[in-house]
Amino acid sequence: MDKSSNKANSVTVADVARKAGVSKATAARVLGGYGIVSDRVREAVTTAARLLEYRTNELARSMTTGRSGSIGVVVGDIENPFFSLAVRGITDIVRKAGFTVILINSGEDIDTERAAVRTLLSKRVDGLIISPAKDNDVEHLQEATRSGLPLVLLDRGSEALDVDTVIADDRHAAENVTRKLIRLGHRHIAYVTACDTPDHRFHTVEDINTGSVRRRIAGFLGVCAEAGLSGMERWVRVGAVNPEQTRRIVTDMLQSPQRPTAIIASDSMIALEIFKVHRQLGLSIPDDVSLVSFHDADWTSVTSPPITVVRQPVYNLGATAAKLLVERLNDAGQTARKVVLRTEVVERASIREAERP
Amino acid sequence: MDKSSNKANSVTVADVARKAGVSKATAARVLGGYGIVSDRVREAVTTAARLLEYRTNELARSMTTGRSGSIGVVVGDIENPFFSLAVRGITDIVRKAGFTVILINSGEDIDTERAAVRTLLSKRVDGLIISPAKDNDVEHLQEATRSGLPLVLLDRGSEALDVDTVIADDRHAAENVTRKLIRLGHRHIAYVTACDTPDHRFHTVEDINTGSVRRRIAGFLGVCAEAGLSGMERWVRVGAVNPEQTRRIVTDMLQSPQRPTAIIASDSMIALEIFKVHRQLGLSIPDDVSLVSFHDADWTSVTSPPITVVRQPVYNLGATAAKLLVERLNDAGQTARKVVLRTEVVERASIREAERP
DNA sequence: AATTTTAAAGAGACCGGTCTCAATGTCATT
DNA sequence: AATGACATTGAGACCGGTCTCTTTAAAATT
Repeated sequence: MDKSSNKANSVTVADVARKAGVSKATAARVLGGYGIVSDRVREAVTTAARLLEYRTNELARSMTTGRSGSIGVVVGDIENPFFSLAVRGITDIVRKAGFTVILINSGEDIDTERAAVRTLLSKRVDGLIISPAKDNDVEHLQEATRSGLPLVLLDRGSEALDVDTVIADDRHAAENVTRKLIRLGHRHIAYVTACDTPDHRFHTVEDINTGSVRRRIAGFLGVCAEAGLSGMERWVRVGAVNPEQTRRIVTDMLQSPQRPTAIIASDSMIALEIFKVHRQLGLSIPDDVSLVSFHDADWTSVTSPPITVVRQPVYNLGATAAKLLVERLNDAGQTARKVVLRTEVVERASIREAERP
Repeated sequence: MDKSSNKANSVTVADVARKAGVSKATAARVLGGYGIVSDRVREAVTTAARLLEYRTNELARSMTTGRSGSIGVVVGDIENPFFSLAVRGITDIVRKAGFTVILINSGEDIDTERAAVRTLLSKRVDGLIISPAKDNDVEHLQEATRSGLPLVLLDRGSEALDVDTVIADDRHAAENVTRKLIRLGHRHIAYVTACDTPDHRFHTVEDINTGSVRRRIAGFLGVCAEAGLSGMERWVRVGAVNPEQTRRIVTDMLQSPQRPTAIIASDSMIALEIFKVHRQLGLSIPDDVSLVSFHDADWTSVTSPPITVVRQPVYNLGATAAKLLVERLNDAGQTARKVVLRTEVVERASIREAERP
């Protein structure tokens, strides 16, 4: 009886076949929905299956067909509204196509990510959607594609990897935002990101190995240089990996003698902490410091002031990635496609002219 | 060559065995980590496996062992920060125990939920964590447990189902909050929830078949009755299933002659829309209307005014559910446990005394 | 040296589906 | 009536692991 609970009351095609008085092969044809069967037999098998409460063992089916019917999704952190929305996009599309999603959080840790891919490969997922933690460390992803597994990169690309990719036009967005701030007279503009470097300091763009963020910082620094602002690298702050770190970094920055007059937050969770720190320090947004954030999180419009943000098509990012994957699953022979989705700056009230000292 | 891409370069134990010059059974012992093997042979098999880039086919393994190593999670909507945080709790715990998560969104739709459970059953998940859309419609869940599948209910219980359950003390929280509002002089208190009824109107608590919400409304109405307020049923608004509906419902309510002086929002997404509608209508929180929300979403502390909320241990809700499941997976013989986690009211500034007319 | 014990390795069935190929039956064609 | 075409059904191999049972070899015992 212990065994019965373990293996469930597992009814197999053979059981159904026996009850219906046909061969296993025939029952399988009905149950599996393939091959040709007479109506009379189909009827018999169907009722037998119903009576026995037969339920296909997808594992067994996958074994022979070689398709597991599930796709692996690896994201940094499902708790981050950016990812949860993207995952929603993925699941919606993928489910319509008859697939199921195995979700793994990498915590933006490369080792965890590697383990995740390994696990997913072992589970024989039919495809992979992943938001790689580091785009210069993609050996595990190459290994996956090499073994013929369709792979789609989400939000972060990698030049080293010639696979389907869906990203936002981060560079363009960053340029836009930076230009806007400079036009308002800002010269001390900080960029705060969760990405980290070995020494927790920023030196050059190459230090950043998260594609989306690298593109943004490149855009930021590019426009600054264009405008004649040099050495803006010192305003880039890395390592805002969690609320505590973010608070520490932002507090330090705002209390230092050289305080920025504007801050660009790389995601909504960072923007939130920046907001909190300002309140705590008694600083006003936008009077003392202007704030722009990536990701139009739903709440950014209800703060006082509401926050100017870069609206990314997050749901669509996920949905598009899923579409590319499903297409490739149906037709493996295509060349890699790189999709860039447009962003949009939503002007609200968290930025204003810099005070002329 | 088409086939090679489909089935990957699938290296099997037999291949490894051949290369290592041992029998399939022996190679399997090494690769599977069971049985007894000599060091010399283990060495040989291991290197052969490495050379061939052997990767266990978990599907095949699951077939014989009967354990798939994955658990199914069905939530209303991963986009909802409540669920994404709970799912984070689940995945963290479950991964540590060596399981992987198959995530499905039900969209709070009972048919989708049924289909989800069916799918997961077919995939032979080892266990199920589910936040049932309707706790009076659990035939599919009973079916699952009947077939011996461990099941844990998350955030919503069902008397009809004697299984492990993790919920928050919603009733108590609602009573607390309601009492507080009444003490402040409020007599017109609205409760807005996403739960819906067939005619989109609220009549009695029995209309609500989402456990957590029913308990809250019961608490709300109970305290009202205690305080001598009768007919408060008319202040319960159902059907705030998405931002649009929420806006419609709240706008109607605030523009009606009998306007509430306080509103309890059943989740943070509803609270957000309420906030927006107020701004749009030029109403002040808390001067015109007091607002309390369930779920201490991270942004609720930065609005103006910051919102008084019921803090639920959301991450823990998920983590505890996962723990219960893992425990049961290791030892099936226990009786069903019902865990109730404590909530806490976080007083901020969105409520104040009702004006005495 | 003969016998018993034990460790290690091999053979092959099995899990529950799918799928190929052969066998049977039916009906139209000549 | 004989032949061929086509529709159904059956038998059994196979997927890639696990697991039981046997066999073989080496070590221990008497």
